[in-house]
Amino acid sequence: MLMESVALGESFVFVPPVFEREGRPTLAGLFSHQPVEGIDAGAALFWQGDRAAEVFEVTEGALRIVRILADGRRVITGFLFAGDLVGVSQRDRYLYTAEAIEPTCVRRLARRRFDEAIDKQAQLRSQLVGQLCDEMTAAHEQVVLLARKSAEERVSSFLLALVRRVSKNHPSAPVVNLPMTRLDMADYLGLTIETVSRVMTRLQAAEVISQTGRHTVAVLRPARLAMLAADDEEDGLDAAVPLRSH
Amino acid sequence: MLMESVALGESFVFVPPVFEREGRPTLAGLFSHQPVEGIDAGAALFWQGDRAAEVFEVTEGALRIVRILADGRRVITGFLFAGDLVGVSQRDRYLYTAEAIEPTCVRRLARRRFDEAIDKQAQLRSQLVGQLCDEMTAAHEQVVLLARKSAEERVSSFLLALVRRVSKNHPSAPVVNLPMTRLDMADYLGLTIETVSRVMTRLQAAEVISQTGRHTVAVLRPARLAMLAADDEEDGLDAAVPLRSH
DNA sequence: CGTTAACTTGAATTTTGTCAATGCCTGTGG
DNA sequence: CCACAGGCATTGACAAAATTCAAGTTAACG
Repeated sequence: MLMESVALGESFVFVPPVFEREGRPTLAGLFSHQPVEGIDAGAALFWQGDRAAEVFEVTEGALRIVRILADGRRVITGFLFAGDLVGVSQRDRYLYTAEAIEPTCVRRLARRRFDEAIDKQAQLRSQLVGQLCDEMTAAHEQVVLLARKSAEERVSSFLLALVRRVSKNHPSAPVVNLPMTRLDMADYLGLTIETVSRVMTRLQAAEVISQTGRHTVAVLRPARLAMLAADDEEDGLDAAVPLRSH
Repeated sequence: MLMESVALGESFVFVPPVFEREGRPTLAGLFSHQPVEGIDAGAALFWQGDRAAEVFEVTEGALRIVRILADGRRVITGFLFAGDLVGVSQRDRYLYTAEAIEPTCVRRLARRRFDEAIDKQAQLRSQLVGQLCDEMTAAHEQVVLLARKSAEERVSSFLLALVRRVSKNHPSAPVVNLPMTRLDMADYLGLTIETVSRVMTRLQAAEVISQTGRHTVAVLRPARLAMLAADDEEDGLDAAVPLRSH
């Protein structure tokens, strides 16, 4: 039911300054009159090197942001979920490929329109700056993770970020969905699939998580996970004792 | 002569929309009437956690952007040189500490003023967005480096970036100044001082660079350096053969 | 010119990656 | 609805890369 939703119903409309229900304009609101498009799992929304002529809003599903080096090495610089915007920080050309990791829906908006709308409304401008600053913050966090964290800390940080993402809505029930493969996780965390797999196994053995199927993880001890993640924000003052291997 | 230049000469003036010589407003132009302050080598411009109430322009010298994990591990997420702006992408609080790595001069501007000026002028706005996008691009590049590049590629990429920085002005004469210590380089590249040192030695043995003093490097073979850096942008199509150790 | 921090070098160790084999979901087709 | 195939994940043994620990050197600064 996701797949056949390309350009359904609603016709394309010129986008005037769009206001959300309460009358406050939002970046996401700019997309609200755009038709929803479906993207098959594995398909690309755009490719590294394409003219960055459009921005997108994810309405359902998940994307991975991929960069490929000349010799084939792959890096995932981020994952995007429902509600996230894609391509806002791209100027002339996209510097990365955006691929669906599961059946995904997006709304599309010409960058020209996006820029025009922002130019007209101060409130949208400050939101744009906020969006860019948030992206920067996430990128910095990833730099810290890759520069100085161990495999165990990287995987824990990743799971913790996903927990926090869902916890915003459901304060309890720390069950996390992992739509991406182990390879995606590895390329995001600067590790190999084998190392990711081993750490997941150890986290399970330590009863920090419980893997129920490949794409679902229950977080049994979020506080311990936060310690293992070597998370700055955490008020868990003590350093975590790493898990034993055997 | 750098040290005693705190708040010299020029008095503080209210900053109206400031225009550069040619009449086109620029972000850097906003700082042009601000007094220049000197910062001792090793001193901090601001600290991680401070209220982000000001933005800065580096007019001389160099800064390192530092993040410290709870257990003391240090990450440098960037270096800033003359002409660069500092703190633009910070919202409520600075997420990092900015320290001078040599005697450095900056101009300071209240964020309120910065935001006001930008709010008034569309040309500044697009420059701000451009600045933020450039920062994002750099951060992504660093993520790629840290996620998937070898020690040799990391150091080569770093030197190459510095070469390109100076080459903008002097198209020839690839002599690079390294004001930072090996520890700074290591914390920026996600390596240890020893590894950085070993790679530098190997690059010298391979006659790719020539170390003349601790803080100066002559790049003898920039094209080879670019290959060793596994640089995407490079049209050097072939994969570089890594340097031999012995 | 001497002191000292910064850097280099070497050897041993650890962590992560590589290679290879096995096991297990998941989605397809009967 | 079940069986099966094939991709994905796990596990183990081994190798490689980078770190750690420990001396030595060197260059920068007073």
